Amino acid sequence: MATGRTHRLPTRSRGIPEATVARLPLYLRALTALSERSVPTVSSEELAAAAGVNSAKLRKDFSYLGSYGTRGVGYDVEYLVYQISRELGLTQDWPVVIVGIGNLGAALANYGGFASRGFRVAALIDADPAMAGKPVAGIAVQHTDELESIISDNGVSIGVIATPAGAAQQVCERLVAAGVTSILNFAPTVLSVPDGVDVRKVDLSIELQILAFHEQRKAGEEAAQDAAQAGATAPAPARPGRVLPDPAARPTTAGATTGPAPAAATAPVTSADVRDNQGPDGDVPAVMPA
Amino acid sequence: MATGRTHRLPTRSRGIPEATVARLPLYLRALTALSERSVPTVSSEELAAAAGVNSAKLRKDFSYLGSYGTRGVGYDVEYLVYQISRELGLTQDWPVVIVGIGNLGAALANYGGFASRGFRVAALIDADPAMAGKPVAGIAVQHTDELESIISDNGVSIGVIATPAGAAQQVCERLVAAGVTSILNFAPTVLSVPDGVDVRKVDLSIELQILAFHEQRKAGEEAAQDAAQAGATAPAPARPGRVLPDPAARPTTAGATTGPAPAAATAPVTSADVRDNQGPDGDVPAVMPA
DNA sequence: TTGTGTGAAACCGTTCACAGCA
DNA sequence: TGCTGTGAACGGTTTCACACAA
Repeated sequence: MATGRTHRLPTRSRGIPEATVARLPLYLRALTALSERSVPTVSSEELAAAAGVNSAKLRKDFSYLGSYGTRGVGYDVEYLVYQISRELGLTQDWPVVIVGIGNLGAALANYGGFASRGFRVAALIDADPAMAGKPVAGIAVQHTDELESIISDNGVSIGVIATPAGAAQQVCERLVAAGVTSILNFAPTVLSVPDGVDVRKVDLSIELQILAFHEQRKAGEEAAQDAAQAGATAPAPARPGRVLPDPAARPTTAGATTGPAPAAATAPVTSADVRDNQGPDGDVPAVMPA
Repeated sequence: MATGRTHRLPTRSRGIPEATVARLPLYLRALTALSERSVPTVSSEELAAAAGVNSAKLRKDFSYLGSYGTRGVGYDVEYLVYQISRELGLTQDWPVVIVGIGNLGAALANYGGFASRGFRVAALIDADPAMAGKPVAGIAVQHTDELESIISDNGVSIGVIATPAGAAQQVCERLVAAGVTSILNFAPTVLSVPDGVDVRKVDLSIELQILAFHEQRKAGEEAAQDAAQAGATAPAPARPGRVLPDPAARPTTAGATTGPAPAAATAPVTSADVRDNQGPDGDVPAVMPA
């Protein structure tokens, strides 16, 4: 199914490129810090440095919002904070629910960065009856049975899933059915959602794997290049080796049964007409110090 | 400073595009699931659906690794699992340290997805003396004083920072000085690191802000378009409004003091020659159910 | 003179469409 | 015939370089 082109999903929302939207929170954070120090204006160069991007990119990004700077001077900090906040929709209140109050859910509930950005934890939901009523971060945990009523009573449109992988899809469906249209998924699963629902995922194990890839490259290079400039790198200790148990030889072409269990010919591959809505420019991250 | 072009940083490591590297863990997860069900082969269409991407992209991605499929048939599951694992560097053991054992640090320490991918939590480190010796996820927390010796004794090259924002940069510098060359940063701060060190960031507050942006757009559209097709959307409850306290008028051009505190003219903007190493295609996610 | 704002170029990633192999 | 592998077209993002406003 779903062979033809699926949704349409414009990559630029309201004229602002996704890549730019993903960086606005970064600028906002840097600007907020400057604002707290009562710095009146910043140049694109300074702000870019504080946000970790280059100045050309920053100026291009701001140009999509309008001409908020002053040539020869820079940007007015307070004014920009307001403009970006408005653009991101942070001038209004966003009630969110967190489903799955385990270690991670509790960490998220305790995150202070919420309130300061217009996000309010409306409820904590868990499937464990023993958790019901227990206070976490000052909020009493509620049982999954009440999910639907919590969503509609509070007008929640953003949900955070911090459940085990197995429960994620079901929780997702209930959230969506109840009216949630934006989901932040921490479970290591590909969620299938209908058109019009945004899903962003945060998956630690994937982040580590990407780091491992680059780390491996460095190790290889290190051995290869030696005549290169003497980098002031700290002494890299020898890495304890370990090899995958089964090197798995190239599968024979002769239609023999390569798989362990020959039975179950066409196992039901989980179909998933998932909509990929994570913006380009991968970054985007986030979280809380305990 | 740093006006000219800085580092060089090739966007394609060893011929494999960053965007592809970021998706390999996704494929690996889907393949592992198939492997556990003893499914011998998959087509690009099936695997793509399970991983949440489209088949053309998947085939293109695999083509960078080599020709591991069989035309007219598909891909051998076990063989692909091995090839991708090797490419990602998961055939070796990666000891990691987690610094900052608060709510989040504990959640990370308890994450089961680590071991299965070749990552091993070598140590948990916290600055609070009261935490020292306490077991978290079966591992005794160690004091920050021992950071350097832990890194070098265990040959750690990957560090996870889960400290409050204020401590992150300092911890980062100590990790790097001790030999860590890859960092996963959960603190809401832009880390400044020397060339050759990779940093990936995970920031919940930013993810939520991006969702809020799209959510806001939906609300606006909803009001604008009405003659459109009748979407089978659930009844969207009215959103409680809230407006930013200070609308902040466009700053006057007349060089008056717009900022609250006229003093501190040129406050020291945090300089940061940060290297942006988050791969393109922003996705990349990851984490653990509690 | 300084630093924003922005066309134009370069680059990267995705999608298309189909040749070619099993 | 079926599905992989891939050149080519396309679209988005970043970088460059400079006109122009304060």
